[in-house]
Amino acid sequence: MTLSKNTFIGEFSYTLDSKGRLNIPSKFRQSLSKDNKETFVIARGLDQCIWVYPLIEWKQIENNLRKLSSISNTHRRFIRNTARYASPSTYDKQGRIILHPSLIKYAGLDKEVLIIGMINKMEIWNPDLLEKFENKQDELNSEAYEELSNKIIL
Amino acid sequence: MTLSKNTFIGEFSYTLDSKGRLNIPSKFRQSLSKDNKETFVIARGLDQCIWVYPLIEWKQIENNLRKLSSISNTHRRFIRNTARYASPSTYDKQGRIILHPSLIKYAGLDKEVLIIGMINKMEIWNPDLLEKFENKQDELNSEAYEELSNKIIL
DNA sequence: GATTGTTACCCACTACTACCCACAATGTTA
DNA sequence: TAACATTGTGGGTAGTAGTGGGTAACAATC
Repeated sequence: MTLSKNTFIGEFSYTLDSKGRLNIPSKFRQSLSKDNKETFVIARGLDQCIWVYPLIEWKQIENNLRKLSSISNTHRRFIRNTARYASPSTYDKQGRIILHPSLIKYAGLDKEVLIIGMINKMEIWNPDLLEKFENKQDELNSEAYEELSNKIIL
Repeated sequence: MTLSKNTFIGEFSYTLDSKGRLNIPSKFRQSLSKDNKETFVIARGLDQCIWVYPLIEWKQIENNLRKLSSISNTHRRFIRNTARYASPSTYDKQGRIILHPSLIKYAGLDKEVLIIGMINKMEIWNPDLLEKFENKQDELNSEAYEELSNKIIL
């Protein structure tokens, strides 16, 4: 059963094999529109995780980055850190992508891996690190979180 | 006799079978508009229950989530916590949906299950837990309840 | 040009899920 | 009251999804 095109929700656990291959949930593959079918951009996430965008979503980010002026110190750094660690990728016939060792190291990935749908992208996590991260966040800024949940009706 | 389209009211009790399958009340199935006939999004509720949205309702949530920027720490967490535990689903020829083991665990579901109409979605409860929850709530915040009466006329 | 290493493709096995059918219980109509 | 339709529940099975390993094709290095 597929959802809207290019929209990712849900959580899936997979194993990262010795070749650095990682399965993409078949539900996510199905929700990719034809043009995207085989192309992703894999990037470093802002938390200790990996972000995987379908090509269409990434192109929007690129457009937004183009609008930032390199005169601003902040903008410059933002562009650099976003573009630097991103790279295009495809999946193989079995639906797996290959993760670069540097990204595996950044996300602290082991054999067991969690893939989370984030609407416009997927996140790849070490499940233990995610749990620690979420617990830590709960203690912090819960007011901002509360405020946000008043705006969005579930 | 059906009510407005995509509106759920009433309470029904069913049994969850060994395969995690749960019947959807036929009244609810009837009240689904054609486009939604076979698609739901099942998500973790804010109380210890499961939320089931018809697709149209969920798409509104999705649209709101799409407006949030992943640069904000708070927004990121909100998207993650909302999208993570949600998954699209259809019902089978007998009108049942399948509940994922992690959600069954979260809601503390046993064989006996209560489905409650919540206007824009349905809630799935362990009847014992709901009763306990409601009793506990009665003692607390009756002020908040009072305040609400200024907004809604019954 | 030979050697090494990496990448991508192919095949095979396992386990699960989604579909199918069957039947009981209840409600409805003639 | 009998016949039928609808609703709720249970279990078997074929097809698909996830995983691992082998090998050919290609690039890089000497």
